[in-house]
Amino acid sequence: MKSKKDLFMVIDGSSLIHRAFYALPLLSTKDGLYTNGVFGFLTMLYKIKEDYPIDYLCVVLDKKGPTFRHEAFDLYKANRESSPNELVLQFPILKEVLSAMNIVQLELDGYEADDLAGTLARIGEENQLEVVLVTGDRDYLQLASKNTKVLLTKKGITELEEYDEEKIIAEYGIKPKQFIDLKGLMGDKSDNIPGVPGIGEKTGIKLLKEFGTIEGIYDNIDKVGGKKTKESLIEHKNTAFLSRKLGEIIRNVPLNISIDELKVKDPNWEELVKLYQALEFKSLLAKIPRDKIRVDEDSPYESEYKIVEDDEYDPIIKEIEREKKFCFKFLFEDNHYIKSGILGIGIKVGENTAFYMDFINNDMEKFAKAFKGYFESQEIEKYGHMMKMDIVGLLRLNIDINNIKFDTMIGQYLLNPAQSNYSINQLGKEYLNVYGIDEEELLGKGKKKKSYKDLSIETRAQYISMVLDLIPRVRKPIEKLIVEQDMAKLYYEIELPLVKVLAHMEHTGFKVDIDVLEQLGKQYQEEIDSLSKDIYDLAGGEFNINSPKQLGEILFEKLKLPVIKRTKTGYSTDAEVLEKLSGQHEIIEKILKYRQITKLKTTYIDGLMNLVDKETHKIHSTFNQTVTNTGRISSTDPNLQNIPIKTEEGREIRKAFVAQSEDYVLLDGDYSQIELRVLAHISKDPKLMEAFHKDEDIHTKTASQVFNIPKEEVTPLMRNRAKAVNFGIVYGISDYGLAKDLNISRKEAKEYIDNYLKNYKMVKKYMEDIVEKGKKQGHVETILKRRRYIPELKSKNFNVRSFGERIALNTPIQGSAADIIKVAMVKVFEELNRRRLKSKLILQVHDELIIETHKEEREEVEKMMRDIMENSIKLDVPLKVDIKVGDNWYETM
DNA sequence: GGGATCACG
DNA sequence: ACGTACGTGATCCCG
Repeated sequence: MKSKKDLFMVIDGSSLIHRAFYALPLLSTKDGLYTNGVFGFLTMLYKIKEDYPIDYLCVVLDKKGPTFRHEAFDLYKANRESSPNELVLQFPILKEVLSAMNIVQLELDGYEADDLAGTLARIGEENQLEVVLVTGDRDYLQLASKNTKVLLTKKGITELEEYDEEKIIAEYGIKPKQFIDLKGLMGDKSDNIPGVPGIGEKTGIKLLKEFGTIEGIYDNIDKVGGKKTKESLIEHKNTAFLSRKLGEIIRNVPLNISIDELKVKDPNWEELVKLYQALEFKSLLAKIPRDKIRVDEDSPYESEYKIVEDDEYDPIIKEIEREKKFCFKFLFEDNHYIKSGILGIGIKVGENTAFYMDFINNDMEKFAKAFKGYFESQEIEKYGHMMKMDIVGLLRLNIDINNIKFDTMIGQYLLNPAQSNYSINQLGKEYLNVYGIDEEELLGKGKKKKSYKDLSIETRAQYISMVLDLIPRVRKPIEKLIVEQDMAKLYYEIELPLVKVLAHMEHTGFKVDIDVLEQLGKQYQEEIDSLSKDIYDLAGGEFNINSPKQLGEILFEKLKLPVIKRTKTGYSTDAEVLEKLSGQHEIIEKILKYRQITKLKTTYIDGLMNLVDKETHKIHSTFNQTVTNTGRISSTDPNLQNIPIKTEEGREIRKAFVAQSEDYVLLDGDYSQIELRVLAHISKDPKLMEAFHKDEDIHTKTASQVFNIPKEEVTPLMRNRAKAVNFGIVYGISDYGLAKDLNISRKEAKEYIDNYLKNYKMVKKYMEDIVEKGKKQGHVETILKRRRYIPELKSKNFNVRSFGERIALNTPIQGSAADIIKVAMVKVFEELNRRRLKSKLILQVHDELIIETHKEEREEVEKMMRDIMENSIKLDVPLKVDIKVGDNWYETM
């Protein structure tokens, strides 16, 4: 005989993860996977394990879908907001972790977690166990008994309070079972259980102390004191009994489980370690016993591959001809795939063994010749991951790919544009729980980063075969989610075709006139030298003007200029501050000018020169399709989307961007006011729509509204201010921000905004509605249903929440504009191809497209360009495009 | 490697 | 009362 009973712990997983989710800030892994609920749950679990010697353990969970309570009362939980997506996404993770811990999880259709807990508690008692129920839900108190305690979360995630029968009686004056009756009387707002109106906790407890049960109350209804209470009880008798039924936890759920199955087992340490690593739970990893962490030494990913030598391509071609589809991946010497050496290529047909061809053992020309037809075929389907680089690789072999069926990276981007790591290995972890070879592990990072060139052919083949094996496997869940989230059209008709468009743009490049750059560079340098000298003279000594720290010391300590603003690290010396100081000292203007010119020299002259191809004089930017949260594309190495235009000195740089030869010119088409037009469309604001239908000057119109004067009387200053208001509206305006931008008082800024919203009433409504919608759904969407999740909207922190509200406003606008131009890009590209024109799309700058066009085609292409851009997506207002022509980018203005 | 600054839409 | 504009990328300094 044991002297002490064994302990049986039942944990309400659904309740605890909810509690943890709201108690902790929205943690996520570096890849954007939310983890705070799971982390909090585990923290609680470890705490409980420390405090209690657990012998039997089980986690119970809610099951989606209706329960008998919904059948009994169709308004049950009707007012309950569905859990935010950021939390819902964590349930599968929790389940995985529990599995790895070898903890039994129970869930059952038609029952809630507390019903399972109630039933388990009964079973535990019948088996002579001491039962402890862990939850954040006070309703569990009704389950307490001589042998069952309830462990309630108090506040935060580490404070728990134990309730046994005695403590409950002492605290509330009623027995646990009477909590069921109490619920019948007072109802439960959160579950939409009505109860008897007018009776709350106090009255309810008083009645139950006196009469014991609800039956007892009604048997003695005449003795009930308080006229109102009595009347309400009589009137709502049925409700009282119904509410009690709804509030009672079921204790005889048909569970097919014996207590022995719930004995605590050792975790699957290996799985658990992997999961903690993937979830970046460093503190939890530290809790795992040292001897259980086995560093899995180079366990290669298991997938079959064959290394092809001596141009033996027939077996591959046979498979391709049979299956009519394949997956492929290039390997380059380094990331600059537009120029760097091609090392090899892997091809995998269906589930067959992957082939790896290294161009040490094979001839690239022969390869290209053998496979060109299959890559270009419209019938044979191609799959890949990050296919833009592979498409560029093919273009370099003079192969123009067709029939691209799926790019898993692009798919994942649509599912979560906030993610930072889209590597195939990352997707393998997320969707398949497969931990393959990470590119970063393979090559290292930073300065010591190796090239694939430095790896053995065997290792290259191994890596490529893993990639090719993962692609079709992660494609399935990604595709399913895209379809479920109504993004199939966006994916297949816009994003996927765009991959090829961008690849061509990168491959084609933009011709640069090096002489212009060099000439400008000289000019800038002379100016920099002269400015430096002046600055040193005025400062009374040499220092590093580029160092904000040193500059701050000169300005605010040596020259004793007033400090306008501080940064985390010291004095702020940004342009805004300097402009406020200008006039107080000669040096200020010199510094502003110095800053401007050095920026131009270092970033645009030197930076650009480094990236110009020495032979072709072309510059090949990389266009990133999976970077922005809103759906825009971005440009790097170099960034061609921020070439100067606002100042004349900077604008000169555009003279260096030229058409490829004298037979060509640049066509530059840009959307006029695309974001405000999108706003008009989304908000359906009549005044805004009218302005665009009549093709009015939108800033002048806004000025006349904001300042309440006829349009003829709008001054340039007023128009300028109205322009800032229009920008502000699109960004999620605040009086503070507008005041700062216009250098006016906050009060005045507020008046502008109020006037604006008074006139554009539907815009105001849009602003309110979209925030509400974002909060409810957890995300907002663009015209083409592109999503952005906004967990910030639920933050308790004012700043974070306000930020969430602004992105809720801005994202549908900026993102829909991105949708529009992407559609135009795909159509322009396809139309140029269809008509077999020489002209090529070479650049996109958010609301602007540049086509390098052959002079003979200019008229045709210009017409086509306007037609496609203006009709890309039909809005309730017209889209307007301005097209300029020039021999260089400076002239197209 | 992060912060400050500044180029663009 | 809270402290702010939305979205990017490149360069420099400095710990």
